[in-house]
Amino acid sequence: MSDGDEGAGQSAPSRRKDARRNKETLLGAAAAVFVTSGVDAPVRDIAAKAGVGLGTIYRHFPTRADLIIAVYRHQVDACADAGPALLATSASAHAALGRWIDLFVDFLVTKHGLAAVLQADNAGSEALHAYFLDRLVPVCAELLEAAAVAGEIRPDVDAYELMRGVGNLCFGADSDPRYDARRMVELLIAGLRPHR
Amino acid sequence: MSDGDEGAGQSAPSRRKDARRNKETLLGAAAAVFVTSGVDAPVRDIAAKAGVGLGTIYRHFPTRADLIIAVYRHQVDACADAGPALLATSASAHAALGRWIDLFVDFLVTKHGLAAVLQADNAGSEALHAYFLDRLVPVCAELLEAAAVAGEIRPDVDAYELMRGVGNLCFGADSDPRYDARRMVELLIAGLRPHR
DNA sequence: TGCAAAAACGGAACCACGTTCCGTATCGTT
DNA sequence: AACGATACGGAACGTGGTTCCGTTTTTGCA
Repeated sequence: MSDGDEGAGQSAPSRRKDARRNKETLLGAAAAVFVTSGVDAPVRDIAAKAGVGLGTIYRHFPTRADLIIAVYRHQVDACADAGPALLATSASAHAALGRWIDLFVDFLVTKHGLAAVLQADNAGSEALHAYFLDRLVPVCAELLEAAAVAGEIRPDVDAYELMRGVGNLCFGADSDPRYDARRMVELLIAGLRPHR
Repeated sequence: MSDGDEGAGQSAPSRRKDARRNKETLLGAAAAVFVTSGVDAPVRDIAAKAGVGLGTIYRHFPTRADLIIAVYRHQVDACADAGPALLATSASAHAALGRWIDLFVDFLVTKHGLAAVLQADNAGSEALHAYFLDRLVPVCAELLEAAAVAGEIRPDVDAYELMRGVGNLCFGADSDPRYDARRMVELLIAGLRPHR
């Protein structure tokens, strides 16, 4: 664990020791603040929590979105990895798809405000958007393909589009007790089935 | 037309003439700016386009959201009114529902960025959110009810939830050629059908 | 061990936005 | 024409992301 973008090496030999320590501190503080104040907490709050200056944050994470990516990278990767596993262990491709989407939805819904930040038109969050997509769309495509060849869903569903749709459905899922994103996603997935 | 919130009277006799003229100018300018720059165009741009000071905008429309409401009130009302009409003229309640949702989606997708502003958690847009919901949810509920009694959809679908879901699916529908909100909404509506 | 260059740090400063405030201009009535 | 009520314009404020730069800390080398 620790750094996460210094390639395959053991612990980023090229950086100064305090810099590495600060990066860890920052990740921890950000994660904590995200939990309590949501993903769109002010950068200043995170700096304060970490006992660090603003400059330090921006040196390690060029943009807010990069910090968010760093915080959630592990979980996104875990979700991506779960795809093939589910496909191998589930009774049907359709079941695997459903379970995988559930995983994704749980992830998004749990992170206060994450879904909103995923929007493509949010300036500065292209990196975040891109990371999620790069990592998850291929997995989704694989599951869709499997379900499609099994004849369990319509054959013309695009993985990117579905991911965006599901992500969109998760907007504001917390902060509104009358809206249950999971139910809506369930309807969307139900709509995937072939026309009778 | 013209004022729109002065109750039933003819043309708001209580206001000064220049004030009324400015309100019209502002509505026109806002509509124009929304078309070219999207619904989240800066208030200053609208003031500039109207050749008016910021104070003037905020006197007529206490908040950005109020201005947006004023600009789109006619169209929201038209959509609301179309509900019963469609129910009366369509072959089935399900067909009426589908067509009405299409109307709603067209409206949202056409207005650059409107769907995003509809989010409940956008501070200051409660009024906008509330107006849309007050006006459209009852209509949607009526259509859902009709389709449900006809056995054409699941009986346990909540109108509010469905409207939010559809609204959510429309986020960023422009500005992303790879995402077709209409198709996703179609899937969602398809998912409404009873389990086989 | 001492020291200078390199690497990081902190946080003031900047920009963009929504919104508020208040001195000034205009209206409409007497 | 004059005066009070009504509106106006835009400077100023609060908040949030991001940049910049003078200062501090670390590290490689003598």
